[in-house]
Amino acid sequence: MKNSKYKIRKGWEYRFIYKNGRRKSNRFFVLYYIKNNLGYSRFGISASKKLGNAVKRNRVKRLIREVIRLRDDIKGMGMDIVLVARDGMLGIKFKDADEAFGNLIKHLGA
RNA sequence: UAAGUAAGACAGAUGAUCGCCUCGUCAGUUAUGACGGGGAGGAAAGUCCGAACUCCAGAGGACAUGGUGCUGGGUAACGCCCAGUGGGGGUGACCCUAAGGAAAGUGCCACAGAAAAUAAACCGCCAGGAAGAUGCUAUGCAUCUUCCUGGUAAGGGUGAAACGGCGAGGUAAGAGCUCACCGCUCCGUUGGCGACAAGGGAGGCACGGUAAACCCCACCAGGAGCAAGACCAAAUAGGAAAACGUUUCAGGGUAGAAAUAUCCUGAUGAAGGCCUGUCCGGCCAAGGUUUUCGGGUUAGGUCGCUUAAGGUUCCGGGAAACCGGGAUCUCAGAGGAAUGAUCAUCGCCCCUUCAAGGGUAACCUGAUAGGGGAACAAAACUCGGCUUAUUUCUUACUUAGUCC
RNA sequence: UGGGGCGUCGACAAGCGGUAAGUCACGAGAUUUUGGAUCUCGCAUCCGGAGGUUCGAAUCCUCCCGCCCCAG
Repeated sequence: MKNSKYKIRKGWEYRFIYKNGRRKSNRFFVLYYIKNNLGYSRFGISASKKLGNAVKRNRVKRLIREVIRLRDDIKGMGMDIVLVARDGMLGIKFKDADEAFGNLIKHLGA
């Protein structure tokens, strides 16, 4: 139960963020973000059917979760963030994903 | 050594650090924390079959629709499995097999071919007759050509397929016309639970193919599906169930003095709804009154939800699938969905390097070091199968080559 | 999760046991000074894939692959 409040779960929440949020991207993923008023950040991960079968999609989602887990700075920002995986994520290592995510969120605080 | 066939096993291991899901215990008003247990597969996949479970519908019958289709067994059940029979393939180990009925009926069989199914007769073959030509030993005979009548189905040619095959006899030419062998049909015998097999006798050729064409026969199927369904909660809204009662008209009967009440028949309402394919057959009744208090909806919650046709192991029965009994274990149950990340060591495979060994040589084996790689694939109610994807290995067997 | 449908040339498509229609596009030629328009000719041979039934399969059967739609 303790993690469920950090998750974005409902379809209309995703649609709201896609429509009203800002967007950044590189070849590994697309990042949508918008300020919320909760005092903590919430995350959603999307891996579409284009990426491959269930095993590949799960692998990608786990990598993204691990990347987020190890970055405490972003959790206190008070943002709703959706990460959409692109097919560049297939077959990469944790280090590359972490580096790419770091570059993407570098200037997010402002 | 190479190629192959059949069974079976595995799905890298261990440790450290940081995390995820869930259950139990304890602490806590909650949020949560601590400790302990558990946490994807052989296919979890495709969703192609079969069940369990749940709700709906059930008087009954007939038809339709769909499925299955050699025999015997196994199973909760199956289109699955085991064993066998027939047929087919392979040198072989072995594999494949939708394998009932074409003498119940209907349809189809393009092109080619004379003819594609009650047989028929194009080129032919043979006999008789007529006409003509030629020759000769000349009122005739022989040969050839054309026509007519008849007998044939051997041969030719077409086709995927041509009304038994092949050989001999027989004949004017031929023909199961006769005979042997094979095939076919019928009737006994023996073996087998049976599919069927073996062998015998008789008949005398009759019966083309196609049923994954319609169909016939035998057997099996009610429908939907865990988002099934059950309960709780709040808000909104005013509905739901039961009982009473129940359209109009015409004719007739009964009670009554009559008004009227009630019953029957027909039409109308009614070309309705329900009986979850259709029909027969059956059932129901709008509005209204009375009584009762529930019913529906929902990005809510709980249950269903994992102790089961269960796993492991031992014994017994059976040729096997499988069955019976004993012991023992509890082993994911979740929100759009939890198993990951980093590092180390060992093991496996590949490439490069090269100490050393073998060989006349090409080359082969390979300590060490470095680098790279490790398949297919994620539970969504649960089981039994099938199908498809896919890594590494073991055992047995077959064929071929070489050596002893 | 359950149910239903479709794959035929580059595009749209007909054919549903007997030689794979047609339109547009494309290529070649004719016509024209050139282009367009017009005319003639050509263009599937692996009918999504693999097996099977049949003498013969795009068509019938089985299993896969891809795409689309519907219910909640």
